[in-house]
Amino acid sequence: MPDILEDADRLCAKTGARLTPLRRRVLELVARANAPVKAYDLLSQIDRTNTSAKPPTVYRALDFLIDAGLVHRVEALNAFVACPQAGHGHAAMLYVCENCANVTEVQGARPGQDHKPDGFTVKRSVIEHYGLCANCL
Amino acid sequence: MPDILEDADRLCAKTGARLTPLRRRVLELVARANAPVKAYDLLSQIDRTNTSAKPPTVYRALDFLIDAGLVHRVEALNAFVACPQAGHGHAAMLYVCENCANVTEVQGARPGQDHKPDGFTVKRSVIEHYGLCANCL
DNA sequence: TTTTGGTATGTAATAACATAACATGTTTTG
DNA sequence: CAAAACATGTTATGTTATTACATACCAAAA
Repeated sequence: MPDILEDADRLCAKTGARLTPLRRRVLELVARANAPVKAYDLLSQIDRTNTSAKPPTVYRALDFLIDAGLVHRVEALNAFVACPQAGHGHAAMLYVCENCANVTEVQGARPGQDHKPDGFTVKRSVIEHYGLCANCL
Repeated sequence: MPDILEDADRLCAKTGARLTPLRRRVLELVARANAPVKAYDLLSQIDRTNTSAKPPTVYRALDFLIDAGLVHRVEALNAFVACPQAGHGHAAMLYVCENCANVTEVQGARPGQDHKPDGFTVKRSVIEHYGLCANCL
């Protein structure tokens, strides 16, 4: 059982990133959810053990985890999911079921091959690329 | 000069959608911006002529325009852009320049062909598909 | 070992984004 | 016209996210 938390520990040990108890706790909460989680839901869960948790607490932890490639932000939901394969780069396609909220992540967003999970029916897609246009390069 | 507002008039005439003065004004503001615009920026612009405008005013107009295929929501920016080719379906890929804020829209999000604008350098992509998974279908 | 600098967290306040719920007005249609 | 459907006005509040500054922690340099 390739535990997400163990993977995270290994990855951070390798890269020198500091997976502190707080950050580890947030990652644990996100990973356990196996559905997109809202920042304020995380906050209220942290709150049970750490009364000093405030919005910046959770947003900072999430920023760290996103930078570390351990968590993805789901833009159209304002929510967060754990990345199942930590450190496989930040590019991922997400397939979000609107009924059960399950998220399947497909790595290697090669534009040519749309590796849709078997049986998934897409109703709506959000595709946004950010970078520099020819003029600004 | 295929004006966006004229296109919108034609399209709405055809479909029976009611492009009221308020909605037309919002579309005009979005179209003029030629960059993603925030809802509250629109609100303050409307406010100059219509003192009764409130957040629901602008969000309702935007919802209408999005349903009509005249405007896209840019999820990662919480912002809105006018659709240059009104009525070409709701599926579009957006290429957003982080320097000049210019947005290029590519229609026909065929997964196989990534029709990137010439010279655009992608730094980050948001790819999210919403629908039903095999279990929930 | 004290200082220093970098990183992480605590804390208060508020900014920014969005919707609920209900009242009122305006078109369309039978 | 009357009724229904649609659009807008209005108040209030809910939700998401950041700014700004204070404090704590930890490791390396002096």
